[in-house]
Amino acid sequence: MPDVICVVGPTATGKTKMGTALAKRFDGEVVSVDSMQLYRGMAIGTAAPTMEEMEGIPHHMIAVADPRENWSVARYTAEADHCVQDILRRGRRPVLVGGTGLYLDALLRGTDFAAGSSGGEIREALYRRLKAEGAAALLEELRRIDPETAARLHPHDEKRILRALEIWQETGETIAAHDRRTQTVPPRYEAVYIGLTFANRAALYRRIDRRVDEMVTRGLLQEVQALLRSDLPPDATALQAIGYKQFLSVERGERTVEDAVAEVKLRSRQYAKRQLTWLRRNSLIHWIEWEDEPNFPAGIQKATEILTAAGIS
RNA sequence: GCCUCUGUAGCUCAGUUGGUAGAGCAGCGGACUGAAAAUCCGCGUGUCGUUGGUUCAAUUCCGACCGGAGGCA
Repeated sequence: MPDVICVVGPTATGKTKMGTALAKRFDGEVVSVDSMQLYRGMAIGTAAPTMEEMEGIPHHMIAVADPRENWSVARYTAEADHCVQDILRRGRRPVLVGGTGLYLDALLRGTDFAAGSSGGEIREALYRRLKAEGAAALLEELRRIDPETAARLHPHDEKRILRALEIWQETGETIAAHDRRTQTVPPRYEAVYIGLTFANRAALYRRIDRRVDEMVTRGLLQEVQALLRSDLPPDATALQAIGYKQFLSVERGERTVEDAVAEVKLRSRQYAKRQLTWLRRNSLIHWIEWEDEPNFPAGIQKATEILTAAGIS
């Protein structure tokens, strides 16, 4: 018997609407699985559901973090798991809705992130060494302690080389050993996946472009300005979100709105493509394909049939 | 109307002292275990504007024509 419903898919495919509809139908509550909707004050640019869109269904893990804080998969899964457990305890159905593939997988699998911390002095020191000595030197060091991971990582993949060394220094366990250990842990939740996508890539891209225009109309620039007033450090994770970094330079007078809008559209399309790459390898997903536009009545009907057949009621 | 420059991959452009061409970006595919809306990797055939000519051979040289930019009138 499955525990949770998951609604996945690239950006702008209608996950929000599908999620609330299914929560309504199956006595559920929505848990957002999105690395950026997490932060407060970013509703427009992250296309977080509005009060109206929530239709009275409780939504969790949206606007729960201060944008000055830098969250991580570990922090997210810890908090989100509380929500899921609480929903189950109350006899309702968790509906996990979102586009951050890593977060969803980690939450469902129950990946153990307990060992060590992250982003502290050890990372700072490693980062300084990276700049001073270069990635090749760090990779060579990694090769001595964890040849398996060193062989797997591309020499240019600085972020992962750094993290592999960080784990080792924090915990005394190699990342290879850590991964192997967590993979033997049985998944925490059994999920039924509904995947939303478009039959044609061009239709998806048109929809993304249109939605970016709507964000601008709804006040993306003002949202970015308000965010900046809260003293965000320039390297804040929240500012890595597509839309925000581009409009930041508009605010600074470094580029025109038109130019920023064009780039936001471009980055969003590329992001959607990466999301598809992530999702494609998950053979458990039941895909619903839109033609030119989403057909929600038909889609919700189909999703309901899939979920019922999977034993969810 | 005349003169000069220009026309090469979806876009911006490089190049071939004549032997059919290559970068960046876009696009497509892939990876991903504490930054993930992040980060990293792989993939380059296109009537070299059209049409004549010279040549064993023209995208490259010459002519005409058709686009585009600038200048002179």
